[in-house]
Amino acid sequence: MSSAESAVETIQREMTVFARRARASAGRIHPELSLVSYTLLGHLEESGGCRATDLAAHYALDKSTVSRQVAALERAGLIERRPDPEDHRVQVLRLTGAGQEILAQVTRRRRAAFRERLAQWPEEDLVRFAAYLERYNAGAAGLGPG
Amino acid sequence: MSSAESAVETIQREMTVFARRARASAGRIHPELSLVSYTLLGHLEESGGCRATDLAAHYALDKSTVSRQVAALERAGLIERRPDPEDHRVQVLRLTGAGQEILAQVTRRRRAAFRERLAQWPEEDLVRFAAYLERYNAGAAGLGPG
DNA sequence: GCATTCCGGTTGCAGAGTACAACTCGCGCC
DNA sequence: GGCGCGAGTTGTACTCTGCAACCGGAATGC
Repeated sequence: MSSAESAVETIQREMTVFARRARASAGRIHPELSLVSYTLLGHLEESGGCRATDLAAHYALDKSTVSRQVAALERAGLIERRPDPEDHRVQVLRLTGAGQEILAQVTRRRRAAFRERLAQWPEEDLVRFAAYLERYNAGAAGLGPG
Repeated sequence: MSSAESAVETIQREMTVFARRARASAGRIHPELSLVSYTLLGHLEESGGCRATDLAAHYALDKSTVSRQVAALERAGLIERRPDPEDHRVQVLRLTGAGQEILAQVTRRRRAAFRERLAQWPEEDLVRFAAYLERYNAGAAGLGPG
């Protein structure tokens, strides 16, 4: 096996380990927000508001799943939906003030945990690692094993 | 926000995107094996056999969850358990021939998908990316957000 | 102008994965 | 022998998820 192949092997294995642990620790870091909810809120903030369908596409989730998650977030008062005047089928989702607040709180805790984890890393490596991940996810969004 | 902080932000965000997409695509890549099962089989191969508790610890899963997954894999004839002669509480899990075969098959498909995804990457970057992931997961196993 | 098709979203349903708690059984220590 | 500990199983309940069926608005065909 070439070193490239062995690297590919390692990447898939380690990505999986990461995913499992992330799921497990999400409850510790933000008990009030499920991992999915946190992720969706984050995407809404980053994108400055989008449609449920966009969320579904980005995270490779079924639209029904997103629909339910969104409904829960709305019930909790963390997001609001307003009908799109251009297209009456569409509902644009946006963070409410409360949503921004909770998200900021959780992000702080989450970032602290990450930073502790990455404390020993030289900044150069952090930046490069982040770039690799972005590059990986950017390629063929939604296709392939990741 | 320093560039290190922004990198940390990116790392957590992109890791989550990866995890979601991986979960979604697992069914396409190996319909006969759930993502969990595949992962557990992989760990058994890599470790050359271990206990259920080890699996639980490594993937931050509850022992009951692992117990059920293991039971299913045994029913499917992919692994076998043999009592540890040293300690009669312990059952050592090992891949069967069928298990090795299925795992190899799935790994081939999975690797092909990954390789396609990573085809444009220079080998040097692949190796470095893999190293980062290993380093990340190795630090404080089971703690923190990953 | 109307029919058809497409698209965004919701709801019913079923299945998988998971955790927690309570339990059994074997080990080790006193 | 008695007690606490660790490995594993089972009962239970809950969440996440996808699929299929559906509703209503938009776009396209004639």
